[in-house]
Amino acid sequence: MQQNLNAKNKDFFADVYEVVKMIPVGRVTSYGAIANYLGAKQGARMVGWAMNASHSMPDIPAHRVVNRKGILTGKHHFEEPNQMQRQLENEGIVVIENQIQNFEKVYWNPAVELGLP
DNA sequence: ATTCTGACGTGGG
DNA sequence: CCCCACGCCAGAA
Repeated sequence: MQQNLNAKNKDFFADVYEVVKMIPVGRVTSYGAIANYLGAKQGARMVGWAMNASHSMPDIPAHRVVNRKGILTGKHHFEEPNQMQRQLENEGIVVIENQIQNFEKVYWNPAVELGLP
């Protein structure tokens, strides 16, 4: 799934979902990290856009994707705004005022953990 | 076609 | 550390 980035990947969404699915429990990553891993570091916003479409997909832990500051910017896009924080806390992540605590520790970088393509 | 907006990121002040 | 302006790409009006 990494090599089809070269061609016009209309499955950019699918790639994002793949990466998001790989995020371990209790860890989080950022939109930019995913975009970077997919080779579209300028498309961090598109990752967010892909998340928007993740509504249809069942197993997409979109709650594990936050912005680079570790803030739950997208919580308002969930069915229930507090659902995102609740799920994270359920996985052992501490969230205070939409800000993930120990963000650097729970941060999961796909480009590092999975290796750069 | 044009304009605006956004679940973002970076750089400068 | 915070705030601001700009860049980026895709979609909606």
